[in-house]
Amino acid sequence: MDVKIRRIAHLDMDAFYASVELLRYPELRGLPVVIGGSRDHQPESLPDGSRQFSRLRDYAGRGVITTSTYEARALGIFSGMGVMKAARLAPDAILLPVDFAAYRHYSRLFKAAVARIAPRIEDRGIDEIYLDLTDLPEDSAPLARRIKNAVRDATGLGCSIGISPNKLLSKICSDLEKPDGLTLLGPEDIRGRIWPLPVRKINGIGPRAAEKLAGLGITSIAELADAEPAMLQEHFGRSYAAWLHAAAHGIDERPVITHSEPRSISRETTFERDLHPQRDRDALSTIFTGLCVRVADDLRRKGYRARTIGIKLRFEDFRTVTRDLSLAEATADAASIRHAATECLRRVPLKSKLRLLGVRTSSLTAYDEQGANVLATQGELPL
DNA sequence: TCTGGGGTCCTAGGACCC
DNA sequence: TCTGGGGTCCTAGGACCC
Repeated sequence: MDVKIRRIAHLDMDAFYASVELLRYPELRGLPVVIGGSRDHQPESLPDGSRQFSRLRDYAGRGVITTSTYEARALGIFSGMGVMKAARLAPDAILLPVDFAAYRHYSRLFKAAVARIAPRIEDRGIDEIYLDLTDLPEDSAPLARRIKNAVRDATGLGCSIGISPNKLLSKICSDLEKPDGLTLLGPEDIRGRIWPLPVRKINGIGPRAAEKLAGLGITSIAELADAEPAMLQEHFGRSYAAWLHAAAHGIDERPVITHSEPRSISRETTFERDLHPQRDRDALSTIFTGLCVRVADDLRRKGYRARTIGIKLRFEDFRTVTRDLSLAEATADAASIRHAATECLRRVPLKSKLRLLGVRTSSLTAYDEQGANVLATQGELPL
């Protein structure tokens, strides 16, 4: 059978949150700037019209870096790093709070701009997308340049694009020439451009798998491609081992998914200080109710009801437990959610202080405004 | 001075049904 | 009384991603 070689793009916005902040505060361009933290550290407007920004060294408390400018990354600061640790590396870096409303606004703008050129889009979160370009007539390089120009015209922001026969390779190569990158990659380039990279560059190999592979003497994708399938199977199980082998050889048949329904909707919060289950009972109860109300609002706003309600607790030692409970009927009512979540809470022995509390809903069903069942999102779909 | 918040998918055991 | 296998649902935990 004749199989058409696909043409898949991965588009990733360059330092997205930080770049949106630089649109708002152009005077910070060229400086190390980090976005993150949990407390308020809004820039202050001074009488002379200039702005006073917080520095990393002024920060005290919990929270992690969400994004940083390339200047901050050069100082060793990366996403996920604790703000306090980052402050030791770069005390003078500018610290800004996250502003999701602004990022969502620019996210919609860039996706709409891309969709006018390449409508087959898979949403991968706020700052990246996959595109299926297979059926477009234009050559890849001019097409990609046109998409990048459209994104810049619509938002003032830069992005990087990788184009290859599948999602796996495109995701890897969109990162190769960041920022403002454009990388085309064919099967003949796998050996030269993909194999020298560390295994961690493969989307789906995280810190745990990378560590385990390193223990087996495998650090590069070339070494993974060379590894005996039987040996991989012994250490990683049949299905993950098969996937590792295929990924290392650049094989990936996953389609670009242009529509999907959410599987779960949740809210969680980490406290500013650890809370004691008994002594801080009132504070915990207020937070708990607040989470249930927010989840219920989210469900209604997005048009879903949930049949499974769950909780998530994180203790001071970072141990995490979850409990959930399936109801007879789906609900989007805050009181019903709180009732079910309380039942879940009863099943957890509370012996140490808590640092996080979360409420999660799943087994979602779509509803329209009248409350009529539109389409069950789990179980059999009408075909 | 560790470690956010929102998700997805997978595994695995037990219940329960046929 | 003992012996099945298959399928689905429920629950808990964990890896991973943005």
